[in-house]
Amino acid sequence: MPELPEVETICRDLLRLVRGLVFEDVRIIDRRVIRGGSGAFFHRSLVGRKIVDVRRRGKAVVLDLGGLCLVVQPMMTGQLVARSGPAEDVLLKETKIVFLLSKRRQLLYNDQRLFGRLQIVAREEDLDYIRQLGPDPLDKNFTVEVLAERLRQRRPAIKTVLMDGRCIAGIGNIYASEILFRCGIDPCQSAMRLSMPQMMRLHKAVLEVLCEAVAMGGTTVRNYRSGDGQSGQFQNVVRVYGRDGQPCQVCGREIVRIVQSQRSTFYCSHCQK
DNA sequence: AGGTCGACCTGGCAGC
DNA sequence: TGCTGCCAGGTCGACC
Repeated sequence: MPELPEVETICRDLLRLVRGLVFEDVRIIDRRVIRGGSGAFFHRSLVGRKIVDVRRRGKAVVLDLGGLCLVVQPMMTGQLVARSGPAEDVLLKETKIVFLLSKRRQLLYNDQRLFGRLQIVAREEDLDYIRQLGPDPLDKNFTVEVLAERLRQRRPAIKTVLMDGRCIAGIGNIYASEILFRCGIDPCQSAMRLSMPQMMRLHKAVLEVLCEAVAMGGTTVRNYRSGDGQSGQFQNVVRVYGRDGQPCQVCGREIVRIVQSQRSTFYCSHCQK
């Protein structure tokens, strides 16, 4: 599910909706989404704690509780949705955890496929996933030189490398295809063989695509919801993702789907070389 | 060490 | 209608 723009949208919503609130109770409906400790430990760690900050690390949401962090990785189908009103109204089949907050608010963790994970850690860097993350594309230090340095040693296809969070944080399957279409680069080209002009176009496309997607509240393919329960809008402007068989908006030739590293890639073989 | 592949899960949809 | 197989936004551990 959520890639960088979706998780960024969730974090901005949660910052607005739940910062400063206190966990009053936690109802664990399916404990399989909890990692790194028992349900009792999870419950005990949270109750009484205040949410002092919400931030994104790669594709993870970090709820900073002051000396403790609740790290949520929604993976493919996880949702973190804040709401207010009676808690009994809202239980969906996919609701796995209900966080009861002060001021009669709740935070729901919904997850159809149970791929997502929630973990309590002292510091977010305690998680391997976060410690190993590459530079974040929305960080001001993410320059074309940084990108070139990250890609220079990587032999696999650029599409595969873009999706590796240890190389660059936050880019997943939808945006990898969209970014490569935007800068006209063949997804099968080896990352280490990109020319400097290609590298500059790629850097520009990464920023453009991700910023546009954030501005549109992310992409909803089927499950994604923002922190206030809304769908994203970027799916209405994708140019290649999921459009195999349709004409390329630039040259009119057919968009094709191929499989790289067991994931679908969509591209225009005429525009991307 | 870097790279590839299945496993983790549920549900929607196309095709028969 | 109902079955089967394929597909889905991510990550990780086991292997080569």
